[in-house]
Amino acid sequence: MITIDPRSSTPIYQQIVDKIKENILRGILLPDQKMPSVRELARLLPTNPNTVQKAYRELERQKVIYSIRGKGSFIAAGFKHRIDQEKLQEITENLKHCLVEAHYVGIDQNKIQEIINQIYQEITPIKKRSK
Amino acid sequence: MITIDPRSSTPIYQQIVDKIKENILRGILLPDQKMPSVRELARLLPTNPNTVQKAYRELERQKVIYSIRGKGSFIAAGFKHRIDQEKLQEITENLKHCLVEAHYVGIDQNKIQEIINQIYQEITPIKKRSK
Amino acid sequence: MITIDPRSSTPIYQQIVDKIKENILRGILLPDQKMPSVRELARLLPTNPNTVQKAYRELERQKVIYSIRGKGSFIAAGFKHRIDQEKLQEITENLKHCLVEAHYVGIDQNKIQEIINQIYQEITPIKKRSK
Amino acid sequence: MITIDPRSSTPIYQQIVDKIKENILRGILLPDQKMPSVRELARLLPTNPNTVQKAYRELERQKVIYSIRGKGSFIAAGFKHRIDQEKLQEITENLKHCLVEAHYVGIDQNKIQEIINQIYQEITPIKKRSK
DNA sequence: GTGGTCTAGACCACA
DNA sequence: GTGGTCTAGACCACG
Repeated sequence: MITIDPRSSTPIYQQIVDKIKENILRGILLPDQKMPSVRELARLLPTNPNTVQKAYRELERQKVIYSIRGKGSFIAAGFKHRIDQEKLQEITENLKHCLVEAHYVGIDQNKIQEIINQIYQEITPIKKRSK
Repeated sequence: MITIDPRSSTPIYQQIVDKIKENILRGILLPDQKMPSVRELARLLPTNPNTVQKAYRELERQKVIYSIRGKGSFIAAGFKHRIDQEKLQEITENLKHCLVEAHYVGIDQNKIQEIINQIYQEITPIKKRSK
Repeated sequence: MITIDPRSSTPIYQQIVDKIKENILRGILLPDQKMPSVRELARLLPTNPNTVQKAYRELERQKVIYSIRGKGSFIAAGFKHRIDQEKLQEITENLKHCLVEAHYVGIDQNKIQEIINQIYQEITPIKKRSK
Repeated sequence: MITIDPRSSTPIYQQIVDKIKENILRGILLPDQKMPSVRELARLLPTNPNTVQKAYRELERQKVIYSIRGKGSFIAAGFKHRIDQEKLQEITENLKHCLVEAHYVGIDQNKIQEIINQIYQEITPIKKRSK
């Protein structure tokens, strides 16, 4: 369900965070569903428990999951986010970086649009629920 | 013309690379135009010459600029890049990361579209040139 | 009467201890009154009997309650504690932590005073009894 | 300047976070001042660099400090905080816990008031600056 | 069993 | 030199 690329330049813990958020958006991970334990996920990936722990801690800080000591970690329900101006700025910067890079290797706006639409299809669950 | 944010998490040399490529796309830097010398740019930003050096090396590696011994560095002409499959993969991953993050802070697809269009306006030169 | 939050970072057994002491201060639990049995309270909360057991042990250690074999646990009478220097130190540290945190999120001294007064109103029983 | 108590039940990294925030409020650490490096502070306390790193990471997340790779960590300027409702709730809970504990060991409201005033004297810098 | 903390030691990218 | 990441292995409190 979650796979990581140990050769990627993006840190493993970051990849874990990303993949889990993606799976939630896709509707694969549902609210209050139990996550694999730190040790279990570490064994599956495989990676070090500390690395998974770091990812889980980050996810908890972002209120994507919540942890109960002795019980495990669970998907948080209802993410009601106010739009954070700083976060918006950061995303815009990152998007610009992507588009400049793409433009530079000869990927034009149409191709980009195509890719974006495809991503949105992936991360939108089939049964659309009203927010 | 180029401004960098030393507090940003993206490395300074990377910021320099990005900004120069962006300026080329915008038509502000033109083919065969002379770049400022390493020391000069380092003094302007301001940053460490080693950092600028690293940025220039990276730009040269990507064939965005070329160097002539004893003369300086110049903008390369005609970016005719075939689409590199690995690069495409990387950009797609990065785009997905952006969109997931955006989705999570409550930025919907329409808003994203708006931002992307704005970016394209920025990075497209006024006098459109055929490649 | 007692509610616990299983998602809180403070351990459940600690929450139970706190709530019981609070209820005693409020005059809701009276001296020599019988406490619910471990199993009963565990069923009510709901939580694990082991957790309630741990809370009761802690309360007994602090002489807040006393147990009679085969009868149950009861609220201790007259909390006449001399001021323990270590405990005082601990409370002072904890208070400082609270005030620093408060200061940092923009809660000023007046607001803090207001909150403290409100708490004292809550934990003071209506019929004031001389100790 | 910073001392930690390795026997305390509060984690070392948390103690570091607290002490640094306290020192900032006291006016001992000033905006844009350089912090000791991760390794240096670890050597001074003494503790493990990873523990200090964890503290610094947390401080950076809270925007109390900012880090520049290759340069070091620095005190952030101007903490303009909106009052977070959840944080307020957490602080109130924690304060209540303190007051109940205090009440229980025989520290009355007057004594508490005295302690609080003393803490406020400590954490308020001599030259009061308008926020 | 669970998550939380800490240590020791390593490697990397960056300035 | 700096901070950032990762591994291996340990101990603890909690439920």
